[in-house]
Amino acid sequence: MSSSDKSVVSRLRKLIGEGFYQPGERIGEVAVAEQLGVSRTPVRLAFRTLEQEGLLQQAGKRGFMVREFTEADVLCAVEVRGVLEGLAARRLAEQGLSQELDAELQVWIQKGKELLAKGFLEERDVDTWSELNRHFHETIVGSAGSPVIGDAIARNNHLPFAAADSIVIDSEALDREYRKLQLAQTQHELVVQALRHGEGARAEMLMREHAFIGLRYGELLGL
Amino acid sequence: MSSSDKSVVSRLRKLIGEGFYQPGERIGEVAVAEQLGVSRTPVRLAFRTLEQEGLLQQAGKRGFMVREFTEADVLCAVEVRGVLEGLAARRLAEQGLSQELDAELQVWIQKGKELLAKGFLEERDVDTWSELNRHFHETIVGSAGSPVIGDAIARNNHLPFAAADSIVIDSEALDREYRKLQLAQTQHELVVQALRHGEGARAEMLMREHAFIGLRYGELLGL
DNA sequence: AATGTTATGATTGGATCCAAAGTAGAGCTT
DNA sequence: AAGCTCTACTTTGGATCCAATCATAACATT
Repeated sequence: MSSSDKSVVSRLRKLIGEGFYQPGERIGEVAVAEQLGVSRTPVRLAFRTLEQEGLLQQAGKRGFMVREFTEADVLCAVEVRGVLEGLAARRLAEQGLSQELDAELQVWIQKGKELLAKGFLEERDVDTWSELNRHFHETIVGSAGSPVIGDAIARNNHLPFAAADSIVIDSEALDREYRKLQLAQTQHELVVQALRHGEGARAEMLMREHAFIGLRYGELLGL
Repeated sequence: MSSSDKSVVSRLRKLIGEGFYQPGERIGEVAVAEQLGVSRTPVRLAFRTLEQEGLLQQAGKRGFMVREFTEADVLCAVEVRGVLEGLAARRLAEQGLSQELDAELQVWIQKGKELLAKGFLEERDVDTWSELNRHFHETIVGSAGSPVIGDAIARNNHLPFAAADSIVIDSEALDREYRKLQLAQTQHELVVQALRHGEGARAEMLMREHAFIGLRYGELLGL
């Protein structure tokens, strides 16, 4: 897999995400090849990858179409990530938190604390949070004893809106987002607490609930 | 994706599963193409699919290698299936079991009862069980309200030994397998009971535990 | 002798060509 | 006029060709 080849996959993923190709729309190899300025070969390879990722699905006997996602699908994808990250957290709690891991998690907790300490949110804080949030989640999932859980989550995250760092969107209402991140930070801290004490079931449930933060908490915190 | 093309993927998957290509071994396009009697093009496409499935992984900068799986990976894959099927069962319990679904599940329960009624196991019963077991699981997962969970399970099942129907192996010790299936049948019945009563948490936990049946129950039942 | 550099060989990625399968449209038959 | 069939065109799948990249080995230089 070359870099240019990867770029075809990600560029196509981006186009689909942006709605350039409408859900349900039949998508032809030649059209995409011309659009991206490459030959059919890398496009065909990319179609395979995107089919496995779930963004494309076979259209009848012939070719592919953009898969459409319902509200229920998005909710479900978030729940899937929740149970998988919950599984990772539980396993981690059961196997015991090592000194180094504890320290590493503490780093991201601390960064989160610092970010929120000033009492409000700036535009550029969003990226900072997204970064530390990603590290926090990756640290837990990557320490669960096998790459299998991480792989399953990675595949699930290919679905739009399923990834953990697709929380913050609304940079208009930064005060609302601030409260959301405050809650997320608390949840992170609780998870670490549970992990430290070997409380597997609690860690699992906290992590599950944490997955919903980008989904249902808007109404709750939105006054 | 043509039929011949699918066949390259599945034939290659079979060869890897059988150990024809050793884990960790570098796997070349030309070698596979000659082995299967096709050109490099379908092989390259198949490599993409198998990479996404997790059976192949990139070997350095160039080409692919057969991924190796540890004991921990197998255990983890089974747990992943457990939590995902558990999620499906819980959602199903929460949304309520429809009349038709109840009837359909009852069919597979009944077939299981009939299979085990005679008090022992024959060689050909293994396939029958495998079939009804697959239907039972697919019915639950397919009714969870979104194909997303099923997709995640399907991708996970590509890993060797993770699939639900890889329970029965030992056709030498059919008496031992009989008791295992008896337990599996009971678990199926308990799951349906929980689903009927809308007991989401119970259904989830039963389904989770059920995933382990091919893994840890051998020692328990093996005297 | 060891290390760095260059050259050659192996292997993958991209483009194009050809064949096969499918779809749509037009014309014919009933 | 409706339905069926045949044909032509579109699109995908497989094979092959060419270019680019990586690895290995040999040779030269310090």
